[in-house]
Parts: sequence; structure tokens; C-alpha cells
Amino acid sequence: MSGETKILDAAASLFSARGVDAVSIREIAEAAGISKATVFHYFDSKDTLYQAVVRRSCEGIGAYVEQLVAREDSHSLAALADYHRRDFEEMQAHADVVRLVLRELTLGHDRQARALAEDVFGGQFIHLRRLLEKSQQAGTLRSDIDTGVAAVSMVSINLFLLLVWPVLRHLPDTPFVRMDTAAESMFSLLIHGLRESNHPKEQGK
Amino acid sequence: MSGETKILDAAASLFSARGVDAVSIREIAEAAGISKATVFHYFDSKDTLYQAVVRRSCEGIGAYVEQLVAREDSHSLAALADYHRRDFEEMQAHADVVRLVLRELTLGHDRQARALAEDVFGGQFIHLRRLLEKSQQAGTLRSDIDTGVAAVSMVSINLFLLLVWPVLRHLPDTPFVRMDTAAESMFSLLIHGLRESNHPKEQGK
DNA sequence: GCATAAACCAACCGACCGGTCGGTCAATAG
DNA sequence: CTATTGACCGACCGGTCGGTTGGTTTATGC
Repeated sequence: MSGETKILDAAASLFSARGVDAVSIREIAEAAGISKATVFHYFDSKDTLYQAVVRRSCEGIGAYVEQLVAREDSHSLAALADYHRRDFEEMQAHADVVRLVLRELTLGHDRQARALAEDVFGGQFIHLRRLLEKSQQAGTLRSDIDTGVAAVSMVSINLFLLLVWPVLRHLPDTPFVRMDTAAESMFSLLIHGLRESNHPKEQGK
Repeated sequence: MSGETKILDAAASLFSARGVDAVSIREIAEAAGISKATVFHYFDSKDTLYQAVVRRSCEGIGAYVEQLVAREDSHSLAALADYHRRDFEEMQAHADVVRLVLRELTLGHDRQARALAEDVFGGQFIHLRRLLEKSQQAGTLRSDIDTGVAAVSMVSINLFLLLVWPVLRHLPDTPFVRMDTAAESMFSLLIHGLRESNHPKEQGK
């Protein structure tokens, strides 16, 4: 493994666990098994290193999304559930990256959010939307809903769960014991809706 | 306004915008119009100050939720939508606090998550759950769903939107132009479900 | 063997960090 | 008037920060 990769790995791990500002270059160097000066041999500044970590992490996301996206061709509810389940598994496997990106979002930097939207999530969004459109045409899904809103609702379940799980676990009389079953429950709810089925529609759109 | 309050205000603002570690006591003192030493006159350490900021912010959350909770007595979908809308407005009004808490969650400290669950969100969770149970008994909502899962799904929409809105806005061919209408759309979707109504149920739970 | 360049590092730098200290000042109490 | 007290601050502390420098080791090509 190259020196650069070792640095990026160590930095990614530390940054995602404690945030950029709480981690020093010294620590990163130590974790990577090199000297502090060598870090600066590969990266001009701490910020450059951080940006590189974020970029590489996003590439990672992009990669798994493509993999996720490659094989969907059905338009049954089961296929949708399968997509959702695999997306959850991938997110959980890369929880550190997810946390890093989410923390970045709490800072509200619009430029980086824009980059994320265009370079990383744009692809997943477009594909998932197309998947939902097909299901609409097949009559599996309601055709009077915006597929963009639906796509985001699906993804939001997994992201949200991963972020607030420690809280959910400790809620009073909590129904949340396992994260994966929680994800399934919430997805099922989104599919079938809260409303009693044979109840007259009170609001459309 | 007392010196202590001035410090807490300044610290809360700076912490929520940039995170604890990126803000120095000097900055906080300057923003509060006092000297650095005076900050330590009121708070033993930076961490004590940070904990105080988090605690006060959470008190704020608790307060508005109680206020929100006090007057719901209906069990119609419209009442639920009203609850959701007002919850969204409150969250948006206190977006800085929400960001502070969410960033805290990305660090994955289980102790603080537990404290949040028990002291802050527990009350909101219990009430919303009771609201949903009433709606179930009235036949407005499906009775075969877990009200806890439903409650969290409702809250998740607002929290998630507030966090990832800058990304959603820049998604390719995005249907998201206004945050409040996006919240309404996602809530409506949760109520009515993705599934085509007269489609046979494929999975029940 | 020798030159060249990349990889690597110990030692160092000025700036700034969280935190302390000794003290001033105004208000209040007796 | 004096004693006490809490709010407040300038100056300072040890230590760490991100970053630089000057140089050694290692690998490569000829």
C-alpha cells in the first residue's frame, strides 16, 4: 500500500470518527506509521488532505451506487424492497463515510452540497427515479406521485436511520431493536401508507 | 441580558455554525463583548460551556414540542398534517439548534444520544404516538402498523429535509424548489403510500 | 559506480490554543 | 467608613497546532 493511501485511510478513519478540527496531523501521521512531515510531502495543507479524503469517500459512494444500480430490471414491489435493502446494507458497511458526509452537510456549505448533488447522488437519483417510473407504468405504484419525491423518501429512510439510530434505540418503550428490521418496517410503511386503505382520500396530490 | 446568557448565545451561534473544535474561546468572548478570562469565570472549561449550550438548546426543543402537543385533540388526517407542518416550521425556525444536535449525532457518542432520547425526544415521541393511536382507533389510520415506527417516520421527514436540503435543491431535474412544499409532499406520500391502492397487497408485516 | 529524483524524517518555527493568576472595580452590607 | 463579594480583565503559562527547513535514505536509470 502506497504512502499516500495509508495517509488517506488513516485520515478518513479519524476524520469520520471525530471531525476534522478535532484531529491533528500528528495523530494522522502516527496512525499511518509515518512522520508528520511526510504528510506534508503528499498534501499541501490539512485542508487539501481533508478535501482529498472527502473526494475519495464520495468516489466510494459513487462506486457502490453504480454496483447497486446495475442489475435492477423488475418493477415489482419486491424488487423495490430489494433495492432498498441492498442500499441499506451498503450504507451500513460504509457507515464511517456516511457520517463524514452528513457532518459536512451540517455545516451548510452550499458549494460542497452542490458538488455532492451533481457528482455523487445525481446518478443514484436518476436511476432510482427511472426504476419508480417503470413501476408506475406497470401499475405497481400510484401514477399520481412525483417519482423524485418518492426516490428521496426511499433513500431518506436509510440515511436517517443510520444517523439517529443511537437515539431511537433509547426511546421510551421503543419498537426499535434491530436497525435492519427498522429499515424494513419504515420502508413497508412508505410503500403501503399510513392511511386506512378503504378510507376516503382526504387530500390528493 | 446577563453575562452568562451573552456567552451562551454567542457560543451557541458559533458552535452551530462551525462546530465546537473550530471555535476558540477567544472568538466566543469577542462575540459576547467580554474578555476571554470572563468566559472562564462563568464556565469551568470549554467542554462545560459546550455541554451547557447543548442542554439549553435542547430545553428549547422540549418547550416548543410541549406547546405543539398541548392542543391536538382531533384524529383526522388534516390534524396530523397540521402537526407535521407546525413541527416543520418550528424546526426551520431553530435550524441552528437542529444542526448542532445533528452534528452531535454524527459523532456517535452513545451516552449523549441516550440522554437526548430520554430527556428531549422521549416526550415528543410518546405524545405523537398517542396521537397516532387515537387515529387508529378512529379508523383514520391502519391499525396493523406500529405507531412508534409511524411516529419516527413522520419526524424523520422534517429532520432529513432540513439536513440535506442544499443537496436536494441541486439534484438533476429536481422536483424540490421550496422546502415547505417538499415537506408537505413527502408527508402526503407517507400518509397515502407508494403502492397503487387497488393493487393486491404483496407484503403485510 | 554514479547521478537524479522521489520518499522520508528530526528538529524547528510562529501562532494560537485552553486555561490560570493577580488584580481592579463597583455594588452591597454592616 | 470598612469588609466582602462577584463581575471582570490584561498578562501570562505550558503545550499543541499547522506548516517549514535542511538533510538523509532509498529506489531507478544509465
